[in-house]
Amino acid sequence: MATRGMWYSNYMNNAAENDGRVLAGGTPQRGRPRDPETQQAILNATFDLLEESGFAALTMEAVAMRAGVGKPTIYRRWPDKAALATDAVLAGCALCLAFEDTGDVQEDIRQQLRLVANFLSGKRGAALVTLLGSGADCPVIAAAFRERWLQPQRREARGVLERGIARRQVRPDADLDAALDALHAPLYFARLAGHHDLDIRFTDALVALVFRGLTPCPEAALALS
Amino acid sequence: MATRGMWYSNYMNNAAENDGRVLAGGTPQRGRPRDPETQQAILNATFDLLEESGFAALTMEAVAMRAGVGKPTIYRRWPDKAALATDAVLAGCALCLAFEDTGDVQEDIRQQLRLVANFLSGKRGAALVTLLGSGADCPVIAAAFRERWLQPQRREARGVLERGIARRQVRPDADLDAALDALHAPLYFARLAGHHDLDIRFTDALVALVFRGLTPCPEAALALS
Amino acid sequence: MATRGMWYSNYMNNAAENDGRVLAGGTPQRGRPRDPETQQAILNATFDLLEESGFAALTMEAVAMRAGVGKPTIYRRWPDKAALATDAVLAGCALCLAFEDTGDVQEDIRQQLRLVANFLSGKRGAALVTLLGSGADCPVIAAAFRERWLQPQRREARGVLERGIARRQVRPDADLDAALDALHAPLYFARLAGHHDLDIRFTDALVALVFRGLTPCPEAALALS
Amino acid sequence: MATRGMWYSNYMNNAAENDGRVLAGGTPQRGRPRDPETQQAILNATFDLLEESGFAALTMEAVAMRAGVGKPTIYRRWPDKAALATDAVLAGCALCLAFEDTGDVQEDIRQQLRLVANFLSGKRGAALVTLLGSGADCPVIAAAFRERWLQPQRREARGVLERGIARRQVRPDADLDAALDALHAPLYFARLAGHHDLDIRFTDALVALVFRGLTPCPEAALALS
DNA sequence: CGGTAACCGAGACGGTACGTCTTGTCTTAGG
DNA sequence: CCTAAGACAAGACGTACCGTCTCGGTTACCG
Repeated sequence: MATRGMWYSNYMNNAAENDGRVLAGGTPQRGRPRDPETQQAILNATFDLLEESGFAALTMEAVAMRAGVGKPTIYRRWPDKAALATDAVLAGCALCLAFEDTGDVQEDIRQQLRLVANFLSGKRGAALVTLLGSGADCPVIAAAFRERWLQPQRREARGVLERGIARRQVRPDADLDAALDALHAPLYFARLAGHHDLDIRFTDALVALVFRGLTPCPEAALALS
Repeated sequence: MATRGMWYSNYMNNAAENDGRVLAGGTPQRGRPRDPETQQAILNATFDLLEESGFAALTMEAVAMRAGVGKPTIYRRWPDKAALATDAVLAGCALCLAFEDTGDVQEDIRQQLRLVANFLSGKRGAALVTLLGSGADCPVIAAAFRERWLQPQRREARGVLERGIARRQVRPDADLDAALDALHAPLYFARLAGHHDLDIRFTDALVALVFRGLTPCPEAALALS
Repeated sequence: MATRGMWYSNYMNNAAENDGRVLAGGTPQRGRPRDPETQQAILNATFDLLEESGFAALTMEAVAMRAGVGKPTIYRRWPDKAALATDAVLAGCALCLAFEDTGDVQEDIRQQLRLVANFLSGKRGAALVTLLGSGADCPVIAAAFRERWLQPQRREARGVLERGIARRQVRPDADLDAALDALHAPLYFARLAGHHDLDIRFTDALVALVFRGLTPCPEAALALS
Repeated sequence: MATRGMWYSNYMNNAAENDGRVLAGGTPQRGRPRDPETQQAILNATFDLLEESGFAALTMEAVAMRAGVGKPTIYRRWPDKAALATDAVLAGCALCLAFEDTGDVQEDIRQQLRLVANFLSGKRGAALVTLLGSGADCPVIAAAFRERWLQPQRREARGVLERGIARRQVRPDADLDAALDALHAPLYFARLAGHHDLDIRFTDALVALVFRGLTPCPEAALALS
């Protein structure tokens, strides 16, 4: 999808990212272009450190050292630690959650939640969660998480639920926003608070509970048949 | 309630907390006793700073200055910043969420969620959320949040739901843990990600959705009647 | 001499320098006093580095490392590199040039110049000269050199010459300032420009030349006798 | 004078300085020749910055910016800051001190010293003195100062004194080196230490003092006449 | 007259040092 | 023994220059 790439990196859209020698605005390329390998080395180093020790312990100096890069090279590309961490996490997480259409909406959602839960349990999930946590103190990070991770995913999931309404598998008067929150929020929250493992039992129970509230009453349907 | 005080402060159980001059173990109280006002001044200062700028920006020096206290006085009582912040937040939030029993379980839960949402929207909620967020990087904080805030609350809420089963207002085979997560997690998550206001519409929609999955199917009951 | 200590250190006159517990101003001594060994370790490290590589290459970080001290500890005592270097050089050079009175003024001055030349040739002289050189760019350093090193020395030397006038060994209408400059400046200048060794031949030739201009004309005296 | 130009610039003797198209070595001139205006713009910018803020504060980036030039263009011509500053100062100071022959040696020297003092008091003098000062830390600079400024000047002044010996205005056994130092060093030293203005009173007093030591005793001559 | 080699500007690059800030420990004087 | 004040070692912060490099583009020679 052409639009997918638009939101996964705010700070990499610099002059040197262009393939051509002339920018859209017509400004000619001056000076030595930025090295794209450097860019990636910094992002990788940042991601690794985030995943190892979390956002609070992330140090620009450690990033520079691990990436084999000078500090000014980092600051030339990202204005601060939040922007760097945001890009490092979200650039790596952009495309990884695709959903298929099995025909059964509840099954689709169940698969989705399993995927998200599995993702959150892994290394990339650790980095994403530390980013979400630091969003409590930093509105910019919260906004990035919301707009570059959460909203795209909710749009996709919402599409599945709307498909379910069309197929009469979901009650047409259901509050889809509430359903999305009831389905997804517990995963992130459990990862933060640590009071649950993110296993299949947990996600499937959530799906079962919420879908009992979303579907037209089966016993009623049975009784009326 | 005697047990209530047990979990809201791990680090204040020091010698000077005793009223008498002799400790339980028989050790006589030596030297100048700790000033209880100092204790409270530190906690208040910490809480204010947390609520103003979040955990990441919290500075021991700023706490000391605002409390009018030397740094060693703080370190004598709490081992580090995490412990101090934990106590400052949780000591202030301990008693504030009491639930009443209206007879209608769904109404009870609705009132609970409104209370929690209202609490999270306020200043104390901001401090609590910054603590939760920093729990992503610091297992000690996450554990404190879990054990001193989350679990007690879940116990209380679970009691309500179990009451509901006894009163046949809730399906006896319902997964109460999943229900608790589906009800509470969206509040914290929305506060972190900022994609929702925590208003009555939101909480009531959540309660309606989840209870549709929790209750014995009303249409079925109607049809069978 | 009680006044000697007044000029050899501008920045060490801090609270912690006092022996008593109360400052002159009546302010009681609060907090941990500064460690005098730290003070000395910093000055020694600075002096060594100055003497090894000169003022331009002097690095606060290198000073901190060699002294085994944190950077803020240095900045707490001296406002900048110039002040530190000034103290490091001049504190170590304060008392080292004492002059004796042999009765023969020319001999006194000759001994003085030999002493100064010998001093400038050594390690402390190297540090002093790099300080003098950096005074070209930094008026504060130049002023310190002037007031804490040059002027006291000139006062002493001037006393010798005035003694010479009293003893009729020096012409009473001689321009003593010009003589002091003609005697001392060549030593510093030769050290800077490096066009001469500072050996006895050089200093003695200077003294002979200048004193030929300072003394009552011997041939005239001879002729008139 | 053909030899004059030999010492005032070590680093400008590059290929592009040649008028002909073929170098002495026979290497044909290839590629675009260096722009001589660029050369001069860099030297001018360097000189201005030196005179404004001294050698220590001189920045290659500031030079490049003020000259409207890229940094590599500078480094292509001069190996480092010291070489650049040396050329910038000494190229501009090469020809400015010519001495005339009035017949009276003392008068000649008096005029010389006045010229030098006046020169040192001005802007070019400031640049020269900052260079001399930085020579304390950098032997290359000291050597350049010595060989391209000091020695040529001493040669010229020495010639005047030797002329004086020939004319019996100076004692034939006088130590001319010592005299040159006694005459010139105080000017540079006073400019560095700042303990004197470089006015006519000062230079004339120096000349009077030293010449009293250089000349055959006038009273004796008078008495013997 | 078209190649081509060196020039030019701009600016990215890996570093080093700057002067400041915070951490958690320590050492005082005094209550 | 506690308290307030503050010194202390350590080390990260974000900035400024260093001297080198790599670009796109220019200029003048040489074949």
